[in-house]
Amino acid sequence: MFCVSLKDLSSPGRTMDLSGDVHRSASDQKENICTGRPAPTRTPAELQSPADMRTPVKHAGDSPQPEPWTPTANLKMLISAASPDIRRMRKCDAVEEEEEEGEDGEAKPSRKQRSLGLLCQRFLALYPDHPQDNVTISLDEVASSLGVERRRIYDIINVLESLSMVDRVAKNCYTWWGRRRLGARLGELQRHAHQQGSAPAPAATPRDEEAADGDAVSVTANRKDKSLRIMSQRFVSLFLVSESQCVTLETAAQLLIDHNATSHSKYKTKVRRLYDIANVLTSLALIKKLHVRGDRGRKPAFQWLGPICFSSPPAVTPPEGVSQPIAAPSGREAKLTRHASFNVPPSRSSAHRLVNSAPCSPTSRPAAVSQQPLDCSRHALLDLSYREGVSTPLQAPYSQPRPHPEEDSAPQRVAYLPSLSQPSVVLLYGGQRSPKRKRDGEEEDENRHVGGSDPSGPAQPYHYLYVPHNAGLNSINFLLSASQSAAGLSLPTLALPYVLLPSYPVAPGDAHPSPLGFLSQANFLMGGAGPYGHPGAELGVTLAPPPQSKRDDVTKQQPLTPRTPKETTPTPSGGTFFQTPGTLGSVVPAIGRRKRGSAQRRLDVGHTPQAS
DNA sequence: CGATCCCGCCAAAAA
DNA sequence: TTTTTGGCGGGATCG
Repeated sequence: MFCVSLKDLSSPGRTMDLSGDVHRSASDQKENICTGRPAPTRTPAELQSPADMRTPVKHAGDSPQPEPWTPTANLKMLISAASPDIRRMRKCDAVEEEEEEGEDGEAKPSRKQRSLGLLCQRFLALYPDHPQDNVTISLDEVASSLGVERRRIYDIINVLESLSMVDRVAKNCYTWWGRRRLGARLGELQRHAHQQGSAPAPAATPRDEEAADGDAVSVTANRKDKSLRIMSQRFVSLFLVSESQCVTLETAAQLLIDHNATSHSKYKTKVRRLYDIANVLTSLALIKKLHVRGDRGRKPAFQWLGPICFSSPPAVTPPEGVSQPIAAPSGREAKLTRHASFNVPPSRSSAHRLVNSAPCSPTSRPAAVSQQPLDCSRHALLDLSYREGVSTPLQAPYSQPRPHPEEDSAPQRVAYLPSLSQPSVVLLYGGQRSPKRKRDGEEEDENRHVGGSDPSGPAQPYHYLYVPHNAGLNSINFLLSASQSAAGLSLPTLALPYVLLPSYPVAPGDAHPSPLGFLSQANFLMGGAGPYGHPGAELGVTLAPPPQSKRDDVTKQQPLTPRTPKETTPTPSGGTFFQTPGTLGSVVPAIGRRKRGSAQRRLDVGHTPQAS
């Protein structure tokens, strides 16, 4: 509720460097690492806990590890400075700690203390942000040193991998890159995201995705992809291409959901994952949580705190090249490591987006929107962003100002239809600033303010979102391209084929997405116009809801029968990235694949809101 | 009570 | 087969 934390967050001056670092307060800045912890390449030695504990068992409490909670106190402190959450928790901790030991002897630390975010902080504290040497980390080691079960480490590692902060070298062994490559990675993600917008091609993303996505798509996602990793990439990409860099949880979940995701439980699952990812990203100070006001009250959202402008990132390091140092399992691979370049903060200003700032500017207006019946806020849509422009980014003193162009700072919105059962198209348009703050959510609890003015421009690019089937926006199926032409408004000249449905155009029965079919592959992207610029402005949205549709959300999605999502509907659609075993309906024997199935079923039933 | 999200079961993938 | 990875969702906590 309180966004307090957020504020806090900002307050402590975080600064970021280009590389995306956000430093924690000076105090702990990278020192954290050094301080207590051993330096980089640490080996299990330090922990030296019983060698054989291979799999860090799950101890309920903590006994097993040498340094479970208590010892970490200092660490906590360090960390706490760093993250808002932590800071927030700190208070609690104090209290709790005592309790823990005092009374129960070893009561569990309290949920907060065991949170993934805190765990991630602790994890990060073990390694330098900008390692000079190659640092290899072993999961066992880390797990034991942090006193958690390995499963948790995977959660963290996966998102770190998505950010190229770590690379998997071998079983149980990862190379720690810290933030060295973060800037480049973010740049890649951003570019990729933009590209996808322009081109439907699925693919090739920066390596991770390649592997995952590309294959997934083509191969049809056989193996379980690391959806967490991919989801994380995509989640981050959302921020990188969004104007305001503010994404609601709901939006993100919708966007990341896969095809049949219509089910409520599926949605819930995604949300859970999103929380996991968000916690890690928060620990990295790349995002912060906040709430935006929505129709239905406040909605949780995340604000990107990391850099968004990358000076020709690519240039710096070809991702690929660098990317896989892995080769040498033997342990060393020192080479690539250093590139100070990343460390340097890119001049934000310079970096600024090259993109067309000008054109983008939002002059246009929301007119388009008007036609739209629903307003975004209310029904299913989610805003992608609300933040304004930013002129003042956050109150926080960034040392580095956010790069955004003053002008383009408009917020964007994306509309999302929760569960469309039909194919739909959503039009995003750019609006003016004025509108921007509009309704719903405009403001977040804390930061909001309006930004500056935007002069700008005129036309906003339009973006379209295409939703193939019932699914929501799923994986990447939607695309948004923007044409710059937007000026006009209603129908932009899009280069790509699209269909614009004003309101409920699509007939329920019919259509399947044929027309747009080809688009389906496109990945989503939002953003920019033309050359990928940011569009600048805010986007409004228009959408065509499915006929009968529900009013909104997710909840409603599975109206009728409470069946287990999995079993149901296999919509054979094609490629989602996200397919996970579970997802692929067909592939997997749907039926109770796990025992849990039944349980799950129960749950669904139970949950199904209206179902009964 | 809804939002969060920890926990750990268990299956897929890798060794 | 065994071990490693990691989907997934029940259900406990938190606010």
